[in-house]
Amino acid sequence: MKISQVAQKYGLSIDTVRYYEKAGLIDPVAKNESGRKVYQEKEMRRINFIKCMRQAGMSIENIKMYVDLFHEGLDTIPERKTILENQLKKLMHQQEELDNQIGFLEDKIANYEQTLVKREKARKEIENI
Amino acid sequence: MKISQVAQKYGLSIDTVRYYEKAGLIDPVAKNESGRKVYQEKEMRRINFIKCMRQAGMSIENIKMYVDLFHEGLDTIPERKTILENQLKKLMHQQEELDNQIGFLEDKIANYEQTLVKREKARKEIENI
DNA sequence: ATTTGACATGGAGTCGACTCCATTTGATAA
DNA sequence: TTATCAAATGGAGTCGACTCCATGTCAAAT
Repeated sequence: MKISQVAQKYGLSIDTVRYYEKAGLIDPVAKNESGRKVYQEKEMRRINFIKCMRQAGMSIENIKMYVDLFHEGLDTIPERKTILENQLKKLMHQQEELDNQIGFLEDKIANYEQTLVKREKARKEIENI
Repeated sequence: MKISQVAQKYGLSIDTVRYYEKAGLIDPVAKNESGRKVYQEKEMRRINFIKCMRQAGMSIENIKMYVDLFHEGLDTIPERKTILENQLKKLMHQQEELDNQIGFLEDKIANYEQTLVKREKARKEIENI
């Protein structure tokens, strides 16, 4: 597959795909006779993984660490697991904060609701004079 | 109150407080004879509001819009409410995504767990030869 | 009298994750 | 054959929200 197709398939820009390679998240991609990169199954799976991790809020730096550990073989599984667990902790913390923030906004909106109702009532009373 | 105290009180840096004024989120703060800014009740409440909104993930730009509407008086209450409602929608969407991401990571971690258990079992079997 | 410290101001720098640009090259369509 | 395209590369630019820096001022401490 060529880069434009890969980008299309994973909903990334061509630049982003190249950027991931520059950043060392994807191993150097082999090229055909005319110098164009040809993405194989292996690269595709890697890109899919990166995409998932990015969606899970993991930084490029952390994905890089993870990928580097992956290269070192099976013995690094515990370390890789730790990276994932830390990310999970981060997300769960974010979830708590999000809940608070949602509560805060709901209150504030309810407050405005009240104010609007009161203003409307006041307006009607004036009309009734 | 002077700026250092305000920053302290709200857990912001002095630079951040100044930045909020530069950005128009706080009205120009009056100064004493020697040219130092003196923060009054009004500014404090505004800073507290900004802090809450930032925590609720609202952008500086949107807070600015909100503040500008506030200056225009009570008639803008519906518009202000809309801004809050949009922010709420955004947060609720983030919440959904976060839930998915957490599920994804949990699965991936469980997977590793499995792998580790299997490897351990295999190791023990070898020992038993 | 001078050093120290808090503050003011305008503008530059930072960070992460892209995104864009200029230039070059090879392949294909007209 | 020449124009058009897709792609490669290195490096610059972008964005938001700060954060830092140089310089200057004023007041209190030494």
